[in-house]
Parts: sequence; structure tokens; C-alpha cells
Amino acid sequence: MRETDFDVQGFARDINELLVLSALRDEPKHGYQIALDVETDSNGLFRFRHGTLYPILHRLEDAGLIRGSWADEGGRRKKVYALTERGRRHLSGETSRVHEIVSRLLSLLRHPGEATA
Amino acid sequence: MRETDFDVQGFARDINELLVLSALRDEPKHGYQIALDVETDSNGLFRFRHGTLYPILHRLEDAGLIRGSWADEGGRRKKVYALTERGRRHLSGETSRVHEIVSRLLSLLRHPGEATA
DNA sequence: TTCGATATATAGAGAGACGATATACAGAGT
DNA sequence: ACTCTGTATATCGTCTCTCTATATATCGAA
Repeated sequence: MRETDFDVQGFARDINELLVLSALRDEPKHGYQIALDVETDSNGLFRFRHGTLYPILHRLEDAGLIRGSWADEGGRRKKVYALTERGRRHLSGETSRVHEIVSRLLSLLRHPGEATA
Repeated sequence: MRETDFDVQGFARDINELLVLSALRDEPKHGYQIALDVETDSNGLFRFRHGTLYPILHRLEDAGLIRGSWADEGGRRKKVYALTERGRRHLSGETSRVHEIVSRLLSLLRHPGEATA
């Protein structure tokens, strides 16, 4: 009985996407604010370069996990993103999945040879 | 006071490297055996395609974390890799680092807005 | 008026996993 | 004898994703 295996590349991508989604959990924000908040809240551990952030935002919007709407605030245009219901479920489900995977990973790294299933 | 930030891409790479190193913790193995063991021990969650495995092995050898030596066993040539002292330290240190990072990540994903430092 | 912060966006470079392909030997089945 | 599967190592091209650089534009402060 083989379970679905782990996608290493997708994992890195997922981490970034989840950081964005979680930043939007409590309130809608525009991209720049998301980057600022993630950096502040993680004490600089996690951060987004804008060349990384905006493609992620567009990807998440295309996937229907967030919804963006343009706002004009003092002549400065902002695209404010809100978490959709689907995005909220995704965040919750994927967070659990990440937790599960890293638990198994760390258990394997520390006790090789013992099946982690 | 800014700490060094997290390299998302490097994280995925590190996971694969650590899986290889941990497979070698108890005894030297050749590449094919490492792939088999990692897959078995993780119940199929983590696995290596050979197009992924061999470059990693060469990379780790270049970095001095493992040392390979050719062995001839019944006409079948195998390259047996052993963990170096440096590799052992790396495995131990990086495992702690991964643990630290995923703890902070999960804490952030579950409770956004609270500094995790 | 120049600099830095705010704000969004894309194109090009680089890194690394993955699938395909190649080589080669052993053992089992037909 | 032949073929297929498993063992065993290796590389190349493609794909995907991050990252750097660049571009555009507004605002406030020095």
C-alpha cells in the first residue's frame, strides 16, 4: 500500500504560498503589506522579494484561493487581496499536511531505519 | 537585529541531502541501496529517482560530507558511500536547523500576527 | 531635487528535480 | 538462446520555481 509521495519542489512553493495565505487570515491586505507583515511576524526569518511575491499572488488568484480588487488610496493604486473560502480550507488542510510531512521527516532524520508509517 | 533569512530553494535541496546522510548514519551503503532504504523506511513518502539521487551523491561527495569507494561484488560494480565526520556533524546540525525552521513556520501558519522570535 | 519608502509588475538568469535514455551484469522464466 | 526484470551507476534535456535586475509611478522628507 503505497501512499502518494512527496514532491520536494512543490514543497518549497507550498511554503511560500502558505505564508501568503496565512498573512491574509485575519484581514485583507495588499501585496506589499503581506511581504512586510510576513517579514515582521517571523522576525526576518521568512521574507519575500517582490520578484517572488507577485507571481505567487497571481498564481493564488488564478487558483481561486485569494481574490484581488484594485483600490485607489491617495493616488497610489493597491491591489487588495482577500482569502476566499476555498483559500481558507486550503490553508488549513495544507498546514496539517506540512505538519505531518515534517514530523515524518524529522523522525526519519533522527532515527533512520525505523519505519515512520 | 535581523537574523539570516530563510532560503526556500535551499530548503528543498537540504531535505534531499539530509535524507541521504541519515540513511548512511548506521552503515555505509551504495546509492541504489540508499534509495531503497529511504523509500522503505518512510513507507514510500520520501523517494529518490535515479536522475535525482546520483547528482546529490556527487554533490555531497564534493562537499566532503560523504566518501565513496568502488567495490566489486560478483562482477557488479558498486560505489559504497560512508558518512565522513564532517557529514555527521552536518547531519546533526542541519537536522536541528530544520526542526527550528519548521517550528517557526508552523507556529506562524497557525497563529499569524504573533511574532515567532 | 534627489533619495527612500510605498506599490505593482515582468523578463532573464540560475538552481535543482524529474523523465528519458544509456550502459552493463545477474538470475529467472520460457 | 532469448527476453524480461532487477540491480547498479550515470548524464542530458526539460520544466518549474526562486531571485536579481529592471521598469513604472506616487509620495514625503532631507
